[in-house]
Amino acid sequence: MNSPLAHRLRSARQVANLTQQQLGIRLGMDPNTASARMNQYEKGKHAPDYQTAKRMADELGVPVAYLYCDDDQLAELICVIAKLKESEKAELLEKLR
Amino acid sequence: MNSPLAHRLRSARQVANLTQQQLGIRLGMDPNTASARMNQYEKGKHAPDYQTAKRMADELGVPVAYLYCDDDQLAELICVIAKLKESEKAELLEKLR
DNA sequence: AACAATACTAAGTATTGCTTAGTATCAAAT
DNA sequence: ATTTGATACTAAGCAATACTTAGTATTGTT
Repeated sequence: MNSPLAHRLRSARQVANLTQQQLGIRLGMDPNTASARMNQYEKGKHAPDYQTAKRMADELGVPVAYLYCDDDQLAELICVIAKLKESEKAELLEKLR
Repeated sequence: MNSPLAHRLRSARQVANLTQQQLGIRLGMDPNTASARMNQYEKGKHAPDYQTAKRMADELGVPVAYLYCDDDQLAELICVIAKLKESEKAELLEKLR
């Protein structure tokens, strides 16, 4: 089992309409290395540390847990639920248990 | 921002009523190093690679995304939702959008 | 075809995790 | 109160992995 981060990252970056380098720079990477690093993450060659993954998620408007979610259906739900208000999430949690 | 994995791991391990070493051994680690490694993960000293985190999650009965979730409310929802049937998840997703 | 922009990669260096070899802490038994 | 065993924890060196460098490959545009 290899990390779902690569595919989720690519998908979210494309939705945001950014190049690999652009995204890397926005995350605070050196412009000279941003392209190579981001590509290595997207191709699954290397894995970013958590702090970097969190910044990616914030920049791309998805919950960081989404990047690590191996189940497509749950991944979708994570994105949708994250957009709810706190009270709505509390309500949903109540209803589910 | 440091990784939520440490705290989520401890919490899930304690619910499962396992020692750090016991859990490490179940994940396939060398019994001589299982204790040290698991402790380093739980104290946030080091981060496991994804494959190890996935095995932890499977063994502890939580979705792997839960270990990386930085929002407590969303983390709870992830655990509860993961227990639903596929059809129920599909239904929930429909309703939310 | 030529060019620019974007994506991608090998290999060396820098950084981080894993192993080793312990110490610290806590609970139970004597 | 002390010993014992179980569990938790840690420093430091070694092994493995990520980051940087210096490019090549691909794609789209004129």
